[in-house]
Amino acid sequence: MTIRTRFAPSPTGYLHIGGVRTALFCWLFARKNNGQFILRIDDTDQQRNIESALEPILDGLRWLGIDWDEGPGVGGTHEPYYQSQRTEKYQAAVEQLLQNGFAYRDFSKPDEIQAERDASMKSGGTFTYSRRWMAENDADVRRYEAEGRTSVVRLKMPREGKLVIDDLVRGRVEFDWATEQDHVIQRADGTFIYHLANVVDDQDFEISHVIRAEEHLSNTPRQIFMIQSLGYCLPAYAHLPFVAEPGSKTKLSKRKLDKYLKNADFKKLVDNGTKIASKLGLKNDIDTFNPVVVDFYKAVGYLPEAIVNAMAMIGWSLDDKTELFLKPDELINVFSLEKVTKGAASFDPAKLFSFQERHFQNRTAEEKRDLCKPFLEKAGIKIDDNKLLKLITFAADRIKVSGDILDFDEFFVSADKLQYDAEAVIKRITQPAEAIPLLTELAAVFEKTEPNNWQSQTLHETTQTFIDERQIKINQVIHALRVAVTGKTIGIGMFDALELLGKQESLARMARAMNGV
RNA sequence: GGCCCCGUCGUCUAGCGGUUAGGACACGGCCCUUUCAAGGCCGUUACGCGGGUUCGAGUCCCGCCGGGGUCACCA
Repeated sequence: MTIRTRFAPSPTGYLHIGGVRTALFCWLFARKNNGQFILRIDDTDQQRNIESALEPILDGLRWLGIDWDEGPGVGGTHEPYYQSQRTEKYQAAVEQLLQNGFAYRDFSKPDEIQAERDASMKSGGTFTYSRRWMAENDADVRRYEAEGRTSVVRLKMPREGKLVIDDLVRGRVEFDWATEQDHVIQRADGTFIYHLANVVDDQDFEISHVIRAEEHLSNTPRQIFMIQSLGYCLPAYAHLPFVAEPGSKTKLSKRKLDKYLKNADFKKLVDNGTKIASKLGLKNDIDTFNPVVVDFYKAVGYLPEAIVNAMAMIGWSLDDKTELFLKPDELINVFSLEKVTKGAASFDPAKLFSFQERHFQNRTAEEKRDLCKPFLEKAGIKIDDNKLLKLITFAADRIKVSGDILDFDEFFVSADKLQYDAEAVIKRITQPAEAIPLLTELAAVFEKTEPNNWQSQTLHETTQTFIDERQIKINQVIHALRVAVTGKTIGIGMFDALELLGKQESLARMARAMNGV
C-alpha cells in the first residue's frame, strides 16, 4: 500500500507554527516511507478571495522545503484540491447517507435545539438530541416546510456501543457512541461542514494516514461513523500533541502575542526581530511579524532548516543524544511516528534560537555572505562581495540570523556619516584624560603604515609596540580606539575592524573622534 | 459540567521492572579575552500525590490531584 498523507490548511492568510509542525510530520512520514504528501485547501467556509489568503501559507511551506506531490500549483490526478470546488462529491455523499438512513433532515430551529442543549447541560449529562424535528419521510418534510421551517442534514449517530480507535500515537482510545451527537454535515444554505468534506476527500485522495493535531481526536468518532456508513476504507490515525505556549500547556495562539511578550525568551526573539525589521522598513503587523507565524522567521533571516529542525523536536525525538539535523534528509531517514510523544509540548523560543545559531555556525563564510546580502540590499546598503565576505569572516559567530548583518552598518558609511553612541564617547574618549592624547599619538604611528600593510595582524603588532614603548596596557587605548573608529563599544576584533575600513577611513574616523566627534 | 487526552529538571526530552534517573536549551560560576559574541571546564534543578502488584517501580494496576482538548449550521 502506498503511504499517502495530507495537510489541509484553511486559507487564513498566515502559516501558524503549529500548522508547520503538523505539516512537517505528515511530510516526513510520507517521505520516509516513499509515499506521497498531498496539500488540500479547506475552504468550505470561506469567502471568494482565497488566493491572497492562501499564498502566504504556500510560500511558507515552500520556504521550509516542505514540498507536496499533489495540490495547488502542482496539480495531480485527484484534482481539484480546493474543497470549494468539490461540492458535487459532498452532495453525493450526503445523498448516500440520507438514503441509507445514516443521516436525516432536521427541521429544528436554532433556538429549539439550543434549548435542549442547555437543558442537558444544566442537568449535568450528555446532550442527546430528541430528534423531535427529524423528518422521517416526505410527508414530514412537506409538513415542516409548510410551517416555514428550513432544514439541515444531521448524522444519525449510533446511541449504543463503543468505538475503539487504535491511534498510532495515543494507542487505544475508546468512545461511547451514546456521548456523540447528531452533528450537522450540511447547512441550511446547502454548504457542507468540514467533517463531511474531510472524510469524502480523504477517501477520494486515497489518504492512508491521517496525521493531525490532537484537538481533532474528539472529532474522530463522527468521522469514522461517516467513513463506515459510506463504505470507505478506514485510514490509520495519528494524533499529534499540539504545540503549546511557552511555559504553559495551552495551545499556542497568534492572538496572544502580548501575553507571550512577558516571557523573556519570547521577548528576546521579538526584540531582535523588531530591530532588524525597523532597519529594513518592514511593518510590525501581528499577522506576519509574530514568532507564532512563519513569515517572521523568513523576514528576519532564520534558516528554514533550523526552523524545521526545531519544529521536529517538538513532540518528537530520535534518542537521548541526537537533536541536530542539519539537513531535512537527515530527519527523513530517521523519522517515525512511534517516537512521537503524547504530552503537549511548549514552543521554546530560546531553543529555537539555539538551533538557528548552530545551523548558522555550520555554514561557510560564502554561504553566509549570500544569505546576508539580500538583507543589506533591502536596507539600501551597497557593499562589494569581497568586503562583505571579509566582514562576515571577522564577525564570525556574532551573526546569528542573516538580518544581524545590519548590526554592522557602521562599516558601510563614510566617516562623516558615522553615528556615534553618545554615552560610549563620554565614557571612552571624553572622560579619560589619557584617551585623546594617546589616540593622537597612535594615529601618528598608524599614519606611517604603508597602505598595503594595513592588515589586522600588522596593526596589532604596531599597536603592541606602541603600548610596550609607553609601558601601558592595551586596555588604556583600545577602548577609545574602538569607539573612535566604530562609534560603539561592542563589535568585531579591533584590528579586524581597522583592516576592513582601510587606512584612510580609519584615520578619518580617529580624527573625527579626537575633534569631539 | 459531559466526553476524551496528558503528567520525568524552568523548557524539549531519553527511559519501555534493577540506571549514581542520561542528553539538549536556559540558568549560575570559572577559564580564555581589546569589547561583544563564540569556545572550554564545572555546577544547581525532575519522576504530581496516595494506595497496591513485585525481592525490586519513573517504568505495571487502581484512585486522587493537576493541566489541556473538545462539546457550532468554524476548520
